[in-house]
Amino acid sequence: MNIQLLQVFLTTAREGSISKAALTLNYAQSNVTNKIQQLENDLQTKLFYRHSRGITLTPPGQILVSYSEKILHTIEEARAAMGESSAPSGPLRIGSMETTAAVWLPQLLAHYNNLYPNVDLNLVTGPTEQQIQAVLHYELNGAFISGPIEHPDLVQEKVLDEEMVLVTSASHPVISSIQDVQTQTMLVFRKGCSYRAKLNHILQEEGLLPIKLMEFGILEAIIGCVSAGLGISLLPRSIIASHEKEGRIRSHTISDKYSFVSTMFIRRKDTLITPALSAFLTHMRDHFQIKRPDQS
DNA sequence: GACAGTGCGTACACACGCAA
DNA sequence: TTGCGTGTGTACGCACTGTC
Repeated sequence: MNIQLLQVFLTTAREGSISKAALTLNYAQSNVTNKIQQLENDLQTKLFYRHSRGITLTPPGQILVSYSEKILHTIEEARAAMGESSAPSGPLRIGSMETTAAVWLPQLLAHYNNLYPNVDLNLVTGPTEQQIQAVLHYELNGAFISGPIEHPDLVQEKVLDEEMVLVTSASHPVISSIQDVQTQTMLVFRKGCSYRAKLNHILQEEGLLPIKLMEFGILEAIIGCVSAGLGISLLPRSIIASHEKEGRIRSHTISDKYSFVSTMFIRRKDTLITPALSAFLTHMRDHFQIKRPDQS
């Protein structure tokens, strides 16, 4: 077994096809077949089920994917650690919920980018569950999510608390309790969004029947449709404040026991703190005025 | 320097199964 | 039935390394 075999194996597993892996790797397809077979012979086990429409990972193959990711990531880290100077540079991939990215991050990222122009900073937005999986699979250096969460492989820092409010069209009458919204259509982000999970939690706690849901991919679409009276939504007050000022929508305070969610920054416990990530963490803590985890 | 062995990669032919 | 997409097997060339 060697690094190249693991790279070929991992690419094939991710593509779900030897042909696609060969294209991705710029190898001949039969060469990929040979390398997979070498690995299978070496490990004395089948890594893929072969069938006419492609290949599927076997249980041992699934286990090897996990190890391959760790091994290749560690090698990448070692290369980065050997090659990097103390000045922050190189790639830095940060994930974020769309709401956080829209309100809290622009200033932070712009300032960081000005300070460290040699860092290749990438922001990836998506729901909380997607961000967690991306961090766990080493696709992101860290991510802003709604939490707190518990996972043995992750460390987290609280960044800020957000007040959640119900949002309706500007002409909507005052909502005095969560029961008032039971018959309305709720506009939510796609599955995996923590605000959607929060709404489900509230409904369960209140013993209410599931509300009719309408899924959206972007924040602006939700706000636009709420404004038009299509339905209502549950969003952080910080997100909708400017829209409410413009008179497009109206916010309604909900019970204290439901109204706050924490935004956390997560990263893998075993991830290498590169100069770029270290600078980002310092910058983020300054920006949100939070203490380091090791400070009391 | 010449030769043999080895590893890596490509080209090609082939078999198989699915969908039109 | 045919075309297409898939994986497999084999022959071959090239580069590198070790031995004489």
